[in-house]
Amino acid sequence: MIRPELQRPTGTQDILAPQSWRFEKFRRIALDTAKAYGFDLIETPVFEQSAVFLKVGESTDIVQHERYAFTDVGGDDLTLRPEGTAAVARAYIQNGLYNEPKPLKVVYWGPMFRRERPQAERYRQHTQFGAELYGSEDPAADAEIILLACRVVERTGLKDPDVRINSIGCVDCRPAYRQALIEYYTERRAELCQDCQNRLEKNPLRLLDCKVDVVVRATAPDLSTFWCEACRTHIEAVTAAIGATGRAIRRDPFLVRGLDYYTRTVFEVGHPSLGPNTALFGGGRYDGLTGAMGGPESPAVGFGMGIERMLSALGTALTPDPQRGAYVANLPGFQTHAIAVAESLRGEGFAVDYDVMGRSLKAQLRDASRRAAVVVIIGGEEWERGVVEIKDFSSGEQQAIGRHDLGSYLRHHLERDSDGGTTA
RNA sequence: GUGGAUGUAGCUCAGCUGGUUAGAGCACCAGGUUGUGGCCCUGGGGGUCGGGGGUUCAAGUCCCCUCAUUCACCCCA
Repeated sequence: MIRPELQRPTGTQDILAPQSWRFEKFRRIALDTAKAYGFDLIETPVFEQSAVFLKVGESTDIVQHERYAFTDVGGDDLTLRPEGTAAVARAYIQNGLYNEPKPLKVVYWGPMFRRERPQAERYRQHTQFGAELYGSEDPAADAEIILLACRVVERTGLKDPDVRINSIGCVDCRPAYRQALIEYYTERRAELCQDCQNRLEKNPLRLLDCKVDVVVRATAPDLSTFWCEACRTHIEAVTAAIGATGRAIRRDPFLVRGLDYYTRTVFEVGHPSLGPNTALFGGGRYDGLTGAMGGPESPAVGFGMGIERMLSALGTALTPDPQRGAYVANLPGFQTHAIAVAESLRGEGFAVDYDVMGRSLKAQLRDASRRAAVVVIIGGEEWERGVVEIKDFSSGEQQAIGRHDLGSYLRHHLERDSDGGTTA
């Protein structure tokens, strides 16, 4: 392979067709679904003042160690956003969205940046679709968020998502659990892997995440025995609401999440095709975030969904059919006429292509057979008579028709297609 | 940040124990009719064998370094 001097940065990708169209198709489904669920679209900058993310992630790796941070020429300390929630929370506060009728329901779509070592289904720039619901403490809000995500998963065609949920408690009950966990693990410190020994110091809840010390973990204190009454009824109500829609959801007692602004509900969704540690989407409740960021206290829930992973789990689903329109070929000297005809047909909404290489008719036809369903040949004495030859590649049949009848011919022989190269 | 694997044409790969001008398939371009595609035939373009250094009479083939990719851990979507 040629090694150009200029290569894309590590962990990034060039998304070429047809994958690029799959992204677009997914985006359309996601946003249409969100709209039908009463969510509005919000777009925030891809970079923020670094403080926006630093404030919310004291023990969060993606904030602490994986930031793409830079100082611009004016001396501002900025960070490429590693996740959507903090950025949306900032926008929520700054735009006074807490004064809007409650609840506030928004979705976002865009690239996220984390300087990790790339591996399967993990990139330094990836795309996330996410939703946030502000203003409600009710379990129905948690359910609404999870249901939206599930619906998008279903509508894009993904089968058998593994939906797991847990509650990490609240300020009232979590401290006691945390203490119990520390005591339990401290007694068994010698049995722990190096990572867990570090976790014990930094973020004890994550001890539950470990895949190595499963033996120690098996007899660790269970979160559910520490839930306060409010937390217990909350997660039970969320679970019941999801279950009532006929969707499978199971409690995962070891599920905790990396972003440390979560309270109560946390959830994560995986898929058999991706391996146990690769989440398709995940999220939870974060009632304290806006307050911690200096805004009014607003309960909130949200999720973030990794599009690359979704598309990967989807296999070949969402792959658009190749564009099958018309190709306008020209005989020598008739290129100008061909362009005019092509543009006219395009104006009627047909997918139309033509030669821009000045090629022979033979070469044009070869190209046309790859790109189009039918070819229209412009030129010769037919053109003088107001007639064009039109050939259908699938049947090989060719006929002469009046050039003003082209539109009606194509209407009967082509699917009209103006949605950017995709056909459902 | 840690560990493993891999790097030969656009793509998928061959190149035996180091030995003349580095190959195949696919893809691309052209020709095989003066105005007609798909199949077939012929021809063509395209590689400083990731880069640098070393060993050797001789290296794509051996050694070292480096870069990149990839997989796992960490962490996460």
